[in-house]
Amino acid sequence: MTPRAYHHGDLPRAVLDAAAQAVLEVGPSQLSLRDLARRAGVSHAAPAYHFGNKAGLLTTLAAEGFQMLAQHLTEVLERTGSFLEVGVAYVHFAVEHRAHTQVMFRPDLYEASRADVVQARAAATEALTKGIATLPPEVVGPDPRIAALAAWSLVHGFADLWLGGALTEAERGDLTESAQAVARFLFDKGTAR
Amino acid sequence: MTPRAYHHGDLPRAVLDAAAQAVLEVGPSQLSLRDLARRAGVSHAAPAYHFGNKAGLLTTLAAEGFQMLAQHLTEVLERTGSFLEVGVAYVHFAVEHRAHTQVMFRPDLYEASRADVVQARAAATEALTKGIATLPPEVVGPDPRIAALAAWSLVHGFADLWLGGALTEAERGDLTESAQAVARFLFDKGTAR
DNA sequence: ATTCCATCTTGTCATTGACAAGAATGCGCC
DNA sequence: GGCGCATTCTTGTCAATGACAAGATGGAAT
Repeated sequence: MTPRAYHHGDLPRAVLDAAAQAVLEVGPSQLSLRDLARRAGVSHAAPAYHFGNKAGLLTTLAAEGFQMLAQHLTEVLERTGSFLEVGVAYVHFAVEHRAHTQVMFRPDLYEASRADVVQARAAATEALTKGIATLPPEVVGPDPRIAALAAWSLVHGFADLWLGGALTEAERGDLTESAQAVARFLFDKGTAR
Repeated sequence: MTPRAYHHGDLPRAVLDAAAQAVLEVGPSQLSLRDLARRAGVSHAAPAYHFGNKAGLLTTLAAEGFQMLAQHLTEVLERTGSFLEVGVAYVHFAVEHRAHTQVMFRPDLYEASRADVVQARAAATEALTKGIATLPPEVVGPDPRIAALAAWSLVHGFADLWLGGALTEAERGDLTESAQAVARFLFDKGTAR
């Protein structure tokens, strides 16, 4: 029985998981590499070996988050064909993967220009933008880029307000219900509300 | 000439200003009390005397930000009477007071439940909500709270994406132009675009 | 079995946040 | 004018942290 066995099965994975958990508990700003090492049962310098430094670890976490988001959005779009559902899925993702999301959109915490993040973020953007094409022209308007930007802003803003605690309890209400209502507000122009 | 004179004219103010500047330079996560002390030309422990600790300082900065935001939105609404203008003003505020905004919506950095923050945030929310009443009923829909939430989500999301660097250069375009176009997307239902 | 290398440990240093204790300042007060 | 005295700031210190250097370990290839 080795309390600190060499060659941990998959230490990078364990550290990332510990990081996500720690973000939930103490927030991304209070994250400590040494605490993650303790959580994973390794020595204090082990995490840095795999990720270089703290920013490197969070960069990997952010890239992972954007990849998961892209996959999630793509899956929902293909399954439902509804862009409204994609918007709701964005919000759901943010709430369900709160730790990842909180890191993803705080680029001062990590190296936002690292190749894997840039690529993963582009994939997520593309998934969101692709959905715009499925909307009727009268909703999209003359410039699809504006529609995409508006859609992204709406769902992202909603998710951020929800996560960030800027909303009071009265303003929050039920998550899915509010998210759908807000999304409808943007995309159900001309239909009865 | 006293390089470190006692009774600095207004050290809390100087530290807050230094903090805003430092946030711009290194981001809110890299903020250091000792660095602020150096910027203000005082000893390393002086800032903590006025704000208790790091979180206390950022709490004050956030409260200040919400107060300024509330005042700004109120002024624009009273001057223009246009809720669309209020939305654009929200975005402009976020860009112009980037440092404050970056702290305001990262509640894990400060004590979000402190009385002054809660009050100032409520004032900003109220200013935003008040504007909803100026909109025609067919735009607001049956539930004004949803309209307010949607409006807030849109402008906040747009500002956050803009500040957070999640947008590529191609997606950004001109700030005011994009902000107006996006805001119109939400509030100019039925009108020609 | 020997070599080799990725993985992890141990040791160390500068920096930081927090706190305690002390010093300087200016104000009220006589 | 001088004396308390609370406020403001300084100095000193400690534990925790991130980063880095150097060494130990153990599996894999040969």
